[in-house]
Order: sequence, then C-alpha cells, then structure tokens
Amino acid sequence: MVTLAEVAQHAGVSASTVSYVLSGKRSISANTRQRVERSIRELGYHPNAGARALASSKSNIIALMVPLRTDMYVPVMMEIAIAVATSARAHGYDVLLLTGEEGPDAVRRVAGSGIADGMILMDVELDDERLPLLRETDQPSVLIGLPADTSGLTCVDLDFRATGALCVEHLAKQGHQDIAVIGEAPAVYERHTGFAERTLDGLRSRSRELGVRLLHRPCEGGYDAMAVTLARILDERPGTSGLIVQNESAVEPLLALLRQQGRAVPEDVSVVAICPDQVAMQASVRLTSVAIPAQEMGRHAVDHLVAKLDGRGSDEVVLIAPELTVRGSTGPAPSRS
Amino acid sequence: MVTLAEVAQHAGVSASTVSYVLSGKRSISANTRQRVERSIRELGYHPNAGARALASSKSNIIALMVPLRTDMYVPVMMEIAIAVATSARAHGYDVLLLTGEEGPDAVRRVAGSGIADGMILMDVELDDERLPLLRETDQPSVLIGLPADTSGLTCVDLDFRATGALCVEHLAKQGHQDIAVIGEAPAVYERHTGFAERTLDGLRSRSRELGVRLLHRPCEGGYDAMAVTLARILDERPGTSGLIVQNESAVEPLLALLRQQGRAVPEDVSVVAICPDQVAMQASVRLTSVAIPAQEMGRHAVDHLVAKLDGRGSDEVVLIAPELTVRGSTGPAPSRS
DNA sequence: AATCCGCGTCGAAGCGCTTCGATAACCTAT
DNA sequence: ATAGGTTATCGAAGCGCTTCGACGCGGATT
Repeated sequence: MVTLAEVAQHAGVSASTVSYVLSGKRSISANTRQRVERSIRELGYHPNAGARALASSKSNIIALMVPLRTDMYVPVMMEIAIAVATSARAHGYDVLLLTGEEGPDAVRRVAGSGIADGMILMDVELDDERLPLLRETDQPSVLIGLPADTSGLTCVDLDFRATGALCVEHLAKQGHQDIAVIGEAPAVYERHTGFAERTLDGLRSRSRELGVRLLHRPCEGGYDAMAVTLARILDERPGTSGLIVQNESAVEPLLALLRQQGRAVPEDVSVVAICPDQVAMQASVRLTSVAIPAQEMGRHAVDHLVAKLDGRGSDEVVLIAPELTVRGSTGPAPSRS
Repeated sequence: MVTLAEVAQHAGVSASTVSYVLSGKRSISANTRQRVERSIRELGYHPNAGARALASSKSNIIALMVPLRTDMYVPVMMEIAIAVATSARAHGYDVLLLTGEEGPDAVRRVAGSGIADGMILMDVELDDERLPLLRETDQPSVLIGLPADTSGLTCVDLDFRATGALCVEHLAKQGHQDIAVIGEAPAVYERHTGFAERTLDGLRSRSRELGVRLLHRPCEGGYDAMAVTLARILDERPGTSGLIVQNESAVEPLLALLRQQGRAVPEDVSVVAICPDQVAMQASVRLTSVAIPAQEMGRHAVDHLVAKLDGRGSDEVVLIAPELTVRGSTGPAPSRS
C-alpha cells in the first residue's frame, strides 16, 4: 500500500507538502503541485482512511440508520438510501448503513467511536427513542421524518399535513362528499409514525373545513386485507366516491378489487394515491397522486448534514411542499341517485 | 471523547492492558479484567474507529456495492442489503454502502484507502468490469451473482439454471406443452446479467429435454408493456397454457390482464413466478413460485467474506438450490380442443 | 539599506490505538 | 535451591496522516 511518505519521496518534497497539496489548506507553487500530483498518479496513491480519520478527527463518513420494519414500504426507503449515498459521495462522504436492529445503541456507538461524522435517521417516530441520545451526544444529525418535538433538531420531510389536505381538496373540488382513506398498516399508527399521523391530521382538518365526510381505515398490504377493508368501507359508507390510498402495497389490490366489483375508475370512484411517482404511473390505472419525493428528501438530508459538518447550517425543519399530479384516476363525483 | 489512556488511568493499569482486555489477545487476570471493564462502563468508553483501523490495519467495515440500475427489482436488492448489514453486525462489521455511480473506481478507492476490509458486489454482470480490478487489487470479496469467469472468485447466488429447469418441469409435469417466459426488461439481457441468462439457459435446456415448446419474451415492467408482451405471446402461440414470469413489476399487470381477458388462473393458464415469497403471496392470486432467497444470499455472502477475512474460507461458488412452492396459480393444462 | 510581509516549504509533534519484547512474580520440576 | 516455564503486566514503538510553528526567500515599503 502506497503511503504519503512514499509519494513525498518520489516527488522530492516533504510529507507535509503532499498533505497540503491534497487538502489545499496552504498555498503550494504550481510547479510543486504538479510534481506531487504526478507522483500520486504514478504510484496510484490513496490516502489511508484510518490514518486520516485519526489525525483529523474526521472520518468523511455519514451514518444512515434505516430501520428494519417490514410493514414499511421498502422501495421508498431504498430510493432514499440510494439518494443519500449518491449525494454523500458528491460531497466526498461515504455512507455507513446501519439497520434498526442495533436499536438506539447504534447512536451511542457511532458518536462514541467517531466512525461517522454525522448521521441521518430514517423512519423517525413521533416519540423516537433515538432522539434523547442524539441530543445528549450532540451528534450532528438530520432526521428524515418529523418527531413530535423538533427543538434542536434538523428534519427533512414531505409536508404530509399539506399532502393530506391537498388530497381532500382535490376530491372535494370535484364534488366528492364521502371520502375514505385507506391507510398504512395498523402497526404504523400504533407506533405513532409521524408521517402517518400528520397525513391523517391534514386529511381530517381539511375535510372538516370543506365539509366533506371522511372515513379512515388502516390496512395491511396485500389483496386479502384490502378486500376486507374495502368491503367494510363500502358497507359503512355506501356513498363513498373518493378514495385516498396511503399504502403502496394496497394500491394494486385496490384497483383490482374495484375492477372486479364493476366500479369504474374514475367514473364511479375516484382514487388518489400518496406514493412514489413510479408506482402511480406503473399501476394498472394511471393514478392521480401526490408523489413522495424520495430522491429529494435524501438529497436535502445530506445537504443539510454536510452544511452542519462544515459549520454552516442550523437546526431547522424543512418541509417539502407536496405536489398533486392529476392522472386518470380522478374525476367528478357521480351524481347522487 | 473518552480514550483508552483515560480508561487505563481510571482503572490503574497501563494502556496496553486495557487493549488486551478488549481484544482478549493476551491473558488478563480476572481481577484486572473486571476493574477495566468497570472503568469502561463508567466512563462510557468506545474505541476510536480511526485509531483502531490505523494501528491494526483492519477497519471492521465491509463495503457493499449496490448498483443503481432502475430496471432491476429494487426490493430484492434492499432485502439483500439489509440482510448483509444485519449479518455483518453480528460478526462485528459495519457496512459501507456504495452505489454504482462511482463505477469500477470505487473498487480501487476501497482497496487503496483501506476504508473497508473486504467487499460484497451485487448485481454482477457476466462480464463485469469491476472484476479485473478486484483480481488485480486482490481485495477480499464476495459476489452476489455469477460472472462468466468465476476463477479465483467467491460467488453466492440462487441456482438460476436449476430455477429455470424447475419451473419448466413443474409445468410440463402438469401437461403444459406450450410455455411462455415473461422475462426481465430487454436491457437486463443486453447487459448480459448473469442470473437472467442462466435462468433462460435452464428454461431452454430443460424444455428441450422434456419436449415442450418455449417462448421467451423480455418485458419492461408495468401495465402497458405487459399488455403488449402478452398480446404478442398469445398471437404467436395461441395454445400457450403455461406462463413463467421473471420480472416482479410484470406480475400484477399480468394477472390483471389475464382476468380482464377472461382467462382463469389456473384453469385456463398456469402461472409460475420467480420472485420473493412476499410478492408471490401478496399478489391478487397466490402464485406458485420459486423464491428468491434474498436474506439467505445476503447472509451467505457475509459469512463467506468474514471467513476469508479470518483467513479461513476459500474461493468457491455457492449456488443455493431453488425451491418451488406450489400455490394456487398452477394446475393441469386444459385439454386441447 | 533596513524592515516588513507573504509565500512556499519543511520538520516535528501528536491523533488513539495495537503489538512486540521485556520484566517481574509465581509455580513446578529437578 | 536453581533452572525453566507460565502468567500478568508494562513501556515503547509505530501505524499514516494532519497541522502547527518555524524558516528562508524575494518583493514591496519606508
């Protein structure tokens, strides 16, 4: 393995000079710089990560905590993770993947061992048990998701409250009076996951304002669960003409069931989904949807974390404004017979 | 940040003693060990990762290269990644997430900087451009997937050839004579992705052996592409009674289309899927399927890599035997009219 | 001509850990 | 009693890098 010292010798300069060429923290004559750079190239030198971390107390690594929950929609997580990794590289950081398995202790380990310079937490719960540790160790961090108490924290998330409101508005505007929400799995609500509750909040308050009736039913993913949920909804509120789905694994089953029951979309029932664009576009019906901007969230999170690590940036809550894209699944409410 | 030296002082021993308590590489009296352990606990000591890496030339990090391809089925990747991260932790390793973005250079960077002790490569192509570098730097590594030339490499994968054969066998045994394969996106084949080609190989050779007719059509995911592909298949081979799908994002569209066209599953058409169990079970029809054992693959990969890093283990190709689970989507071929 | 300044470079210290050899204490076998 | 072997501990060197202070040099300022 090639070391700094070898590069220095090869270029006929001192080790510190090579270091300064690399970091740019002191001025170097063009001549020397070129010689050094040439030696680096010729020898195929790569700075040793451990030594660098030790000497500078900076690892150039960002830890990403991805929980292991199986009831969460995985592709979104993955997309965020990939976006985080990619953006991080663009800033010169690598990403350490931590699963939820280790629990809150992971926070302590990362903070204590200096293995990462900062961390990004995904799937934050309203009262997340990792947060006290985060504050205590005051580890530079960014949350993807919104806890109940955001004081002293930087958070990035889709504005799910506005998202809920937007969905209701869209349907209400088309004359729908009875709207049902097909939500995430019950466990998600029991866990008080922020985004689910905030969406619900937005849905409810906006429908109250607009005077439409709203029914909310959690739903496990899959065909069977969806069948039960849909039957129950239509039983309780036969006049339901607008559906809002916030559960990726319920989307396709829902559409299949509606078809099967002879309910046309959007003529008989309008459907709005809260899901990644790809899902909305690849579904058997082009779905009117509010996109979950996974990439954007990942990028924002990294940008903010890097800013913090550079001493810029401050605690703040970044809510990304939702955008509703009208596709083929929504239309005017059928006239009441 | 608490250091080894502080722990040593607190416990009234030398730094090296603390180190030996931690590593267990020399015997320590029970008394001393307890004092040290107590100090570690009381001070909340965590060894500094950088220093440790520098001194020992081991980072306790495994790099995981996940390519960024959007035409690959993401959940499987994610599941593998999570399994890798979890198994790695169980062995005391952390996982560094590298996206394909950086390309083959990532291999050089990882090898050169010593940031990771070894690496796991996912989505390996038959003639993967990362492999020469891997051999050149002789970085301890494990591939998930099988390249054309496996000499000197350790690979873990589902036995896709056997998988293909198994699917054909199952259908042939039920009397199906005309079988069509709905494959991955064309780009996947153009890229010569190992698993796709090997599956095809297994499908073809087994159907030749069993004397059944086989049609293979790549298919982009989604509803529209599936519609086109299905129409073409039924046009070319109207007698097709068995379908094998190897493309997660085509599964649900396929089932919807069949329903729509009044073709009952499994009475008129039998469908076998090659996909994760979860997909097969959550589909609108319980699918007879060969599972893609993502977890197992991730675990195997880590186990083999760790074995290599410990000086145990050798180069070998581990092919996981496929298992076909019969669910509701396959049955006897309809009698020819 | 003396002084100051900034630029470019070097040497050395030190980051926190692992690990090797040395040493002291004790035990066992002669 | 002495050599030889364990066992438990310590001190010091060194891993490869960053960074601080110092130094020499040429040009601008007085």
